[in-house]
Amino acid sequence: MPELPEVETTLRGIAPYLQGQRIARVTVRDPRLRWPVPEDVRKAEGQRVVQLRRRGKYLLVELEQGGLIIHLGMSGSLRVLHQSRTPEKHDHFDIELENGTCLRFNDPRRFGAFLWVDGPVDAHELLRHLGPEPLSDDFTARYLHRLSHGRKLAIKNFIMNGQVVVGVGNIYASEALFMAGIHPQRAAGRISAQRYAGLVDAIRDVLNRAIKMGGTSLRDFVNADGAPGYFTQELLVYNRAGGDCFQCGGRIRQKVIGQRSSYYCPVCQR
DNA sequence: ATTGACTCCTGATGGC
DNA sequence: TGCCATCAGGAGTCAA
Repeated sequence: MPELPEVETTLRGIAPYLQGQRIARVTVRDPRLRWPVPEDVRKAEGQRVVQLRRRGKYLLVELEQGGLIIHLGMSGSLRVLHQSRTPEKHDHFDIELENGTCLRFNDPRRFGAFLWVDGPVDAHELLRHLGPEPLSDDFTARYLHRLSHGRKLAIKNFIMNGQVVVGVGNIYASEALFMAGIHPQRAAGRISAQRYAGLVDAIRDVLNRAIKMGGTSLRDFVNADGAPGYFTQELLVYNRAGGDCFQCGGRIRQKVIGQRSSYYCPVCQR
Protein backbone atom coordinates (compact mmCIF):
# COMPACT_ATOMS: atom_id res chain seq x y z
CA MET A 1 0.00 0.00 0.00
CA PRO A 2 0.49 3.37 -0.02
CA GLU A 3 2.44 4.09 3.13
CA LEU A 4 2.53 7.48 4.79
CA PRO A 5 4.34 9.33 1.96
CA GLU A 6 1.94 7.99 -0.66
CA VAL A 7 -1.11 8.89 1.43
CA GLU A 8 0.38 12.34 2.08
CA THR A 9 1.03 12.74 -1.65
CA THR A 10 -2.58 11.80 -2.35
CA LEU A 11 -3.81 14.22 0.30
CA ARG A 12 -1.78 17.10 -1.13
CA GLY A 13 -3.01 16.26 -4.60
CA ILE A 14 -6.70 16.22 -3.77
CA ALA A 15 -6.96 18.77 -0.94
CA PRO A 16 -6.90 21.89 -3.13
CA TYR A 17 -9.86 20.60 -5.12
CA LEU A 18 -11.93 19.49 -2.14
CA GLN A 19 -11.43 22.00 0.66
CA GLY A 20 -14.38 24.31 1.01
CA GLN A 21 -16.29 22.67 -1.83
CA ARG A 22 -19.76 21.23 -1.57
CA ILE A 23 -20.35 17.55 -2.29
CA ALA A 24 -23.13 17.02 -4.82
CA ARG A 25 -23.23 13.25 -4.92
CA VAL A 26 -21.56 10.13 -3.61
CA THR A 27 -21.82 7.20 -5.99
CA VAL A 28 -20.88 3.76 -4.75
CA ARG A 29 -20.45 1.53 -7.75
CA ASP A 30 -19.03 -1.49 -5.94
CA PRO A 31 -19.36 -1.49 -2.15
CA ARG A 32 -17.15 -4.55 -1.68
CA LEU A 33 -14.09 -3.17 0.07
CA ARG A 34 -12.45 -4.29 3.28
CA TRP A 35 -15.75 -3.57 4.97
CA PRO A 36 -18.89 -3.12 2.91
CA VAL A 37 -19.27 0.58 2.15
CA PRO A 38 -22.20 1.76 4.30
CA GLU A 39 -25.21 3.55 2.82
CA ASP A 40 -24.42 6.28 5.32
CA VAL A 41 -21.68 7.70 3.12
CA ARG A 42 -24.43 9.46 1.20
CA LYS A 43 -24.98 11.64 4.25
CA ALA A 44 -22.07 13.58 2.79
CA GLU A 45 -24.27 14.78 -0.06
CA GLY A 46 -25.07 18.46 0.16
CA GLN A 47 -22.37 19.07 2.73
CA ARG A 48 -19.32 21.26 2.48
CA VAL A 49 -15.83 19.85 3.00
CA VAL A 50 -14.53 21.71 6.02
CA GLN A 51 -11.11 20.14 6.02
CA LEU A 52 -9.12 17.29 4.60
CA ARG A 53 -6.52 15.62 6.79
CA ARG A 54 -4.36 12.58 7.16
CA ARG A 55 -3.99 10.45 10.28
CA GLY A 56 -1.48 7.68 9.72
CA LYS A 57 -2.55 6.12 6.48
CA TYR A 58 -6.16 7.23 6.85
CA LEU A 59 -7.55 10.15 4.89
CA LEU A 60 -10.13 12.09 6.86
CA VAL A 61 -12.77 14.20 5.16
CA GLU A 62 -14.24 16.48 7.76
CA LEU A 63 -17.71 17.72 6.83
CA GLU A 64 -20.12 20.18 8.41
CA GLN A 65 -21.85 17.25 10.10
CA GLY A 66 -19.82 14.06 10.47
CA GLY A 67 -17.19 12.94 8.03
CA LEU A 68 -15.71 10.31 5.78
CA ILE A 69 -12.73 8.02 6.27
CA ILE A 70 -10.84 6.70 3.28
CA HIS A 71 -8.06 4.11 3.45
CA LEU A 72 -6.17 3.11 0.32
CA GLY A 73 -5.35 -0.40 1.53
CA MET A 74 -2.65 -2.09 -0.53
CA SER A 75 -3.65 -1.07 -4.01
CA GLY A 76 -6.03 1.86 -3.69
CA SER A 77 -5.67 5.21 -5.37
CA LEU A 78 -7.70 8.41 -5.59
CA ARG A 79 -7.82 10.43 -8.77
CA VAL A 80 -9.14 13.90 -9.37
CA LEU A 81 -11.16 14.04 -12.58
CA HIS A 82 -11.85 17.40 -14.20
CA GLN A 83 -14.17 16.00 -16.81
CA SER A 84 -16.38 12.98 -16.84
CA ARG A 85 -14.75 9.67 -17.68
CA THR A 86 -16.20 6.23 -18.09
CA PRO A 87 -15.64 4.24 -14.90
CA GLU A 88 -13.18 1.40 -15.28
CA LYS A 89 -12.69 -1.87 -13.54
CA HIS A 90 -12.24 -1.54 -9.77
CA ASP A 91 -13.49 2.06 -9.70
CA HIS A 92 -15.42 1.56 -6.47
CA PHE A 93 -16.81 4.98 -5.70
CA ASP A 94 -16.95 8.63 -6.75
CA ILE A 95 -17.28 11.77 -4.71
CA GLU A 96 -18.69 14.39 -7.04
CA LEU A 97 -18.55 18.08 -6.20
CA GLU A 98 -21.05 20.74 -7.12
CA ASN A 99 -18.45 22.39 -9.35
CA GLY A 100 -18.22 19.27 -11.51
CA THR A 101 -14.91 17.92 -10.18
CA CYS A 102 -14.97 14.25 -9.31
CA LEU A 103 -12.83 12.24 -6.90
CA ARG A 104 -12.66 8.62 -8.02
CA PHE A 105 -11.41 5.70 -5.95
CA ASN A 106 -9.89 2.64 -7.62
CA ASP A 107 -8.77 -0.44 -5.69
CA PRO A 108 -8.11 -3.79 -7.40
CA ARG A 109 -7.35 -5.73 -4.23
CA ARG A 110 -10.23 -4.27 -2.27
CA PHE A 111 -8.30 -3.88 0.97
CA GLY A 112 -9.21 -0.23 1.06
CA ALA A 113 -12.00 1.31 3.08
CA PHE A 114 -14.66 4.00 2.75
CA LEU A 115 -16.54 4.73 5.94
CA TRP A 116 -18.95 7.21 7.41
CA VAL A 117 -18.45 8.76 10.84
CA ASP A 118 -21.16 10.50 12.81
CA GLY A 119 -19.68 13.30 14.86
CA PRO A 120 -16.02 14.28 14.91
CA VAL A 121 -14.14 12.26 12.33
CA ASP A 122 -11.15 11.71 14.66
CA ALA A 123 -13.39 9.95 17.15
CA HIS A 124 -13.73 6.83 15.03
CA GLU A 125 -12.72 3.60 16.72
CA LEU A 126 -10.16 2.82 13.99
CA LEU A 127 -8.19 5.91 14.93
CA ARG A 128 -8.52 5.60 18.68
CA HIS A 129 -5.48 3.50 19.40
CA LEU A 130 -3.07 4.86 16.83
CA GLY A 131 0.42 5.84 17.89
CA PRO A 132 2.03 9.22 17.22
CA GLU A 133 2.65 10.69 13.81
CA PRO A 134 6.29 10.00 12.90
CA LEU A 135 6.78 13.56 11.65
CA SER A 136 5.43 15.11 14.84
CA ASP A 137 7.28 16.11 17.99
CA ASP A 138 5.55 13.31 19.90
CA PHE A 139 7.67 10.77 18.09
CA THR A 140 10.94 10.67 19.97
CA ALA A 141 13.74 8.23 20.76
CA ARG A 142 12.75 8.40 24.41
CA TYR A 143 9.20 7.37 23.58
CA LEU A 144 10.29 4.43 21.41
CA HIS A 145 12.91 3.28 23.86
CA ARG A 146 10.48 3.26 26.77
CA LEU A 147 7.70 1.60 24.83
CA SER A 148 10.02 -1.16 23.61
CA HIS A 149 11.22 -2.04 27.09
CA GLY A 150 11.18 -5.79 27.59
CA ARG A 151 9.65 -6.51 24.22
CA LYS A 152 11.05 -9.31 22.17
CA LEU A 153 9.43 -8.86 18.83
CA ALA A 154 11.56 -7.88 15.85
CA ILE A 155 12.22 -4.16 15.59
CA LYS A 156 10.81 -4.16 12.07
CA ASN A 157 7.46 -5.46 13.29
CA PHE A 158 7.60 -3.04 16.19
CA ILE A 159 7.89 0.07 14.01
CA MET A 160 5.31 -1.25 11.54
CA ASN A 161 2.75 -1.51 14.32
CA GLY A 162 0.33 1.43 14.06
CA GLN A 163 -0.11 1.50 17.82
CA VAL A 164 3.60 2.25 18.16
CA VAL A 165 3.92 4.75 15.33
CA VAL A 166 1.69 5.29 12.31
CA GLY A 167 2.52 5.33 8.65
CA VAL A 168 5.65 3.19 8.53
CA GLY A 169 4.96 0.30 6.17
CA ASN A 170 7.02 -2.47 4.71
CA ILE A 171 9.14 -0.37 2.34
CA TYR A 172 10.08 2.47 4.66
CA ALA A 173 10.63 0.14 7.62
CA SER A 174 13.33 -1.67 5.64
CA GLU A 175 14.82 1.60 4.42
CA ALA A 176 14.91 3.30 7.83
CA LEU A 177 16.47 0.27 9.53
CA PHE A 178 19.20 0.17 6.92
CA MET A 179 19.86 3.88 7.38
CA ALA A 180 20.04 3.39 11.14
CA GLY A 181 22.26 0.30 10.86
CA ILE A 182 19.83 -1.87 12.81
CA HIS A 183 19.13 -5.48 11.86
CA PRO A 184 15.40 -5.87 11.17
CA GLN A 185 15.16 -8.96 13.35
CA ARG A 186 16.78 -7.46 16.42
CA ALA A 187 14.49 -7.61 19.45
CA ALA A 188 12.89 -4.19 19.96
CA GLY A 189 13.76 -4.27 23.66
CA ARG A 190 17.43 -4.82 22.96
CA ILE A 191 18.19 -1.54 21.25
CA SER A 192 19.84 1.33 23.11
CA ALA A 193 18.31 4.78 23.51
CA GLN A 194 21.10 6.11 21.36
CA ARG A 195 20.36 3.77 18.50
CA TYR A 196 16.67 4.62 18.80
CA ALA A 197 17.67 8.23 18.28
CA GLY A 198 19.28 7.21 15.01
CA LEU A 199 16.21 5.24 14.04
CA VAL A 200 13.85 8.12 14.73
CA ASP A 201 16.03 10.38 12.59
CA ALA A 202 16.12 7.78 9.82
CA ILE A 203 12.34 7.29 9.81
CA ARG A 204 11.74 11.04 9.68
CA ASP A 205 14.34 11.52 6.98
CA VAL A 206 13.17 8.73 4.70
CA LEU A 207 9.51 9.74 5.02
CA ASN A 208 10.27 13.41 4.36
CA ARG A 209 12.38 12.64 1.32
CA ALA A 210 9.78 10.23 -0.04
CA ILE A 211 7.06 12.86 0.32
CA LYS A 212 9.23 15.30 -1.63
CA MET A 213 9.56 12.76 -4.44
CA GLY A 214 5.84 12.04 -4.54
CA GLY A 215 6.13 8.62 -2.91
CA THR A 216 7.23 5.22 -4.15
CA SER A 217 5.57 3.41 -7.03
CA LEU A 218 6.52 -0.24 -7.18
CA ARG A 219 3.58 -1.29 -9.24
CA ASP A 220 0.36 0.59 -8.94
CA PHE A 221 0.61 3.69 -6.80
CA VAL A 222 -0.40 6.83 -8.64
CA ASN A 223 -1.08 10.30 -7.30
CA ALA A 224 -4.22 12.37 -7.79
CA ASP A 225 -3.10 13.22 -11.33
CA GLY A 226 -2.40 9.60 -12.18
CA ALA A 227 1.39 10.02 -12.09
CA PRO A 228 3.74 7.63 -10.27
CA GLY A 229 6.08 8.59 -7.42
CA TYR A 230 9.82 8.91 -7.95
CA PHE A 231 11.21 7.69 -4.65
CA THR A 232 11.50 4.22 -6.18
CA GLN A 233 14.90 5.18 -7.57
CA GLU A 234 16.08 6.32 -4.14
CA LEU A 235 15.46 3.01 -2.40
CA LEU A 236 18.62 1.73 -0.72
CA VAL A 237 17.60 -1.83 0.10
CA TYR A 238 13.94 -2.45 -0.65
CA ASN A 239 13.44 -4.74 -3.63
CA ARG A 240 17.22 -4.96 -4.11
CA ALA A 241 17.86 -8.55 -2.99
CA GLY A 242 21.19 -9.74 -4.37
CA GLY A 243 22.25 -6.20 -5.26
CA ASP A 244 25.29 -4.43 -3.83
CA CYS A 245 25.02 -2.62 -0.53
CA PHE A 246 25.65 1.06 -1.30
CA GLN A 247 27.55 1.35 1.97
CA CYS A 248 29.82 -1.69 2.14
CA GLY A 249 29.49 -3.32 -1.26
CA GLY A 250 28.18 -6.55 0.27
CA ARG A 251 25.09 -8.39 -0.85
CA ILE A 252 21.60 -7.19 0.08
CA ARG A 253 19.51 -10.00 1.57
CA GLN A 254 15.81 -10.67 1.53
CA LYS A 255 14.16 -12.50 4.36
CA VAL A 256 10.58 -12.96 5.48
CA ILE A 257 10.04 -11.41 8.92
CA GLY A 258 6.53 -11.42 10.33
CA GLN A 259 5.13 -12.66 7.01
CA ARG A 260 6.55 -9.67 5.15
CA SER A 261 9.57 -9.47 2.89
CA SER A 262 12.40 -7.59 4.52
CA TYR A 263 15.55 -6.31 2.85
CA TYR A 264 18.77 -5.57 4.67
CA CYS A 265 22.55 -5.67 4.61
CA PRO A 266 23.80 -8.31 7.06
CA VAL A 267 27.12 -6.48 7.36
CA CYS A 268 25.91 -2.93 7.96
CA GLN A 269 22.91 -3.86 10.09
CA ARG A 270 23.36 -5.45 13.50
C1' DA B 1 -0.08 -8.34 27.70
C1' DT B 2 2.33 -9.76 23.84
C1' DT B 3 3.10 -12.11 19.80
C1' DG B 4 2.60 -14.51 15.55
C1' DA B 5 -0.38 -16.63 12.19
C1' DC B 6 -4.20 -16.04 9.35
C1' DT B 7 -7.25 -13.59 6.52
C1' DC B 8 -9.50 -10.59 3.12
C1' DC B 9 -8.78 -9.99 -2.80
C1' DT B 10 -6.98 -9.34 -7.56
C1' DG B 11 -3.24 -9.08 -10.65
C1' DA B 12 1.53 -9.42 -12.16
C1' DT B 13 5.21 -12.39 -12.87
C1' DG B 14 7.93 -16.38 -13.79
C1' DG B 15 8.63 -21.35 -14.55
C1' DC B 16 7.30 -25.26 -17.08
C1' DT C 1 -0.57 -19.84 -25.15
C1' DG C 2 -1.96 -21.97 -20.97
C1' DC C 3 -1.62 -23.49 -16.37
C1' DC C 4 0.07 -23.13 -11.84
C1' DA C 5 2.54 -21.31 -7.91
C1' DT C 6 4.21 -17.36 -5.71
C1' DC C 7 4.29 -12.79 -4.34
C1' DA C 8 2.60 -7.97 -3.48
C1' DG C 9 3.02 -1.39 -0.41
C1' DG C 10 -2.17 -3.12 5.16
C1' DA C 11 -3.99 -4.23 9.24
C1' DG C 12 -7.96 -6.30 11.95
C1' DT C 13 -8.87 -10.53 14.35
C1' DC C 14 -7.97 -14.60 16.66
C1' DA C 15 -5.64 -18.01 19.43
C1' DA C 16 -1.83 -19.40 22.13
